[in-house]
Formats: sequence, C-alpha cells, structure tokens
Amino acid sequence: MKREALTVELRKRIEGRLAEHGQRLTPGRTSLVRVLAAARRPLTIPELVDRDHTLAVSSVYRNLTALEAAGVVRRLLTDGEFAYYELADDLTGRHHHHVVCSNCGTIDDVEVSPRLEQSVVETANELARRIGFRTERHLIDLVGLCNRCV
Amino acid sequence: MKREALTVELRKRIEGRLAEHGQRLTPGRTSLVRVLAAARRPLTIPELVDRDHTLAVSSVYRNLTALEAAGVVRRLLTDGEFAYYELADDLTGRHHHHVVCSNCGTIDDVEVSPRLEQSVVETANELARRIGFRTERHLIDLVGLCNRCV
DNA sequence: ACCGTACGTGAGAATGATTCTTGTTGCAAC
DNA sequence: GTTGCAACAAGAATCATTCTCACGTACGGT
Repeated sequence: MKREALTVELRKRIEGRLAEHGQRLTPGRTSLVRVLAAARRPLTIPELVDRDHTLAVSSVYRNLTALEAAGVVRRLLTDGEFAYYELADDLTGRHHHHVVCSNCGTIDDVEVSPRLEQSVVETANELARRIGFRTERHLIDLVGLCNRCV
Repeated sequence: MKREALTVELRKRIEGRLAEHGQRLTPGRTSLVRVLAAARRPLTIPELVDRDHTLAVSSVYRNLTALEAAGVVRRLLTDGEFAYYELADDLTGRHHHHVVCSNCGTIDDVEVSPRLEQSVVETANELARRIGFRTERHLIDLVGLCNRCV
C-alpha cells in the first residue's frame, strides 16, 4: 500500500482543529486522514479498514467521531447499512456534493455550477426571513444511475 | 386520536401502485398512510407507533418497506438513530425538501424557489453529458438551527 | 530527565434499530 | 367450504455501532 505523507500545511490545520477540542493528532488519526485524502470520494468504515489493516475497528469509530467533532471529517447522511465519511470541504478546498447510485450504492464527489450554489444561498436567506431557520450548511445529492449501472 | 379518512382519490392511487407490485392496501397500511398524511413532516417509526397504538412494530417495518417499494412512501437519508418516512411527493402533489435542525434533529418540510429547482435540473443534465450519470431524483437539505434552537 | 495524570488504544462485550422466523388469520376465487 | 396466498403479531436473530476495561503512551510541572 502506498502511503503518501500529508502535506505539512494540512497536518498543521488538522492539529489546530483537534487542539481546539483538546484532542491530539495521533498515528491512528493520521492514517484515517491519509486514507480519506487519497480516496477522493466518501468511504465506509470497512473500506477504511481494508485500505489500512493496521486500523482497529473500534478505534476507527472512536477516532472518526473525534475528527468529526473537531470539524476535520464529515459523516454523510445515507440510508445504506454503513456510514460514509469524507474530509471536510474547507480542509480540501473543494466544496462539493454527491451523486449516489441507486443501484450499486456508490457515492462519488461532484462539483456543481456557481449558479446552483448561488440559488441555494438565496433560498437559505429567504428561509431565515420566513421561518427563522439559520442555515449552517447544505447538502445536494443527485440520486440515480451511475455510468456503470445505466 | 382523530382519524380522518383518506380521500377516495388518494386511496385509489395508492391501491393502484401497490397492485402493480402484487400487494394490497390493508388496514395496517391504510393507517400508516393516514398518519403520514396528517403529519405533514417526516416521522420516525416510534412516532408512527405513538400516533396509532394499534400498529405493531414489526408490521410497521414490513409495511413501510412494501409501501416504499411501491413508491408510496419514501425513506429519508439521515444519520440519526431512527429512519424517517414520508409520503411520496407525487402522491401529495407537493414537491419539497427539508430543513434539518442540527441541534434537536427535527426535520421539517419546505418548498424552495423554482429558480433553485431549475438550477438543479440544469446541473443534472450537465452531469449526464459529462460523466454519464442519469439522475432520477434530487435531494436538497438545509442543515442548521431551527427557530426554537437558535 | 523523572513521574503523574489524562488521553489513546484495541479486543471484545453490550446495545438497539432493523430484519427474519414462525405460526396464525383473513380475504378471494373457484 | 376449501385451497392458496398475502398479511399479520410476537419474539428471536442480525449486525453496525457504541461501550468497557486494562494497558500503553505522550505531555506538563517540577
């Protein structure tokens, strides 16, 4: 298995966020971030363990929870049997959404048009006025058939 | 507990969809649809059982699965402990999305601007051309704080 | 450098939402 | 009325996730 080191800058930013929550960037957490960064799409816990057999399942769950609390990773909303995890947008610098295949269940990253993003922001503002909802983030998933399943 | 009958038309359409899948609209299923129609927001299984104590938990799970396969109800993507269910958009005639409170977990229905819907359709078309993904439906969730939790 | 404390770890047990199993009931068609 | 099949209820089984616990390890004060 190829193990590219994280860039120094990325490591520093992650350490900072964990420190704000009184947590450290340990080897196990570093491995998780490395695997997630290499994948470029959300992964399930079994997929994470498959890609790095030094990871212990119980520690993966615990560390993903800690990383999520620190805003380093995000757990996706899914209805499948496994939870999916990915690096936070603001760490990768790639704000993105997902296409979910309703046949094989695979999730892939996609970036969408600025026009769509702008429409979402306008909608969030309108809802704040109308029902007092304060939007923190949004989620756009396109559900359908991937090119392999069509 | 107030039990409004379903409109004759709605009942007919649901019976039709179930029939296409070799299933019947039984009393248990009718109760589920009635409770969901009255709620006007997605409900969890415990909430469903709370609102109609004649429902048996195991039957609720089975019947919701059958109703979902027939396209009568939809199971939402969530990361909480319970699954949420709602009536399908094309039965209620109200295409809508959701605002999810990140504090209390409540999910409410919202309708969004035609401009936003149009942007999503354009994005779906572009993805079909670019990566061969055939979009069947989309999902827009705004995650943040509801007016009670702000 | 040396501890003490607190956090991190990994293996396995416990939890609990969901699904499966079993035996029974009720409708429909002949 | 009887045969066949879907639907039913209750409880057991499943299995992703969380918890427990005993051990290891890094940091801070001295």
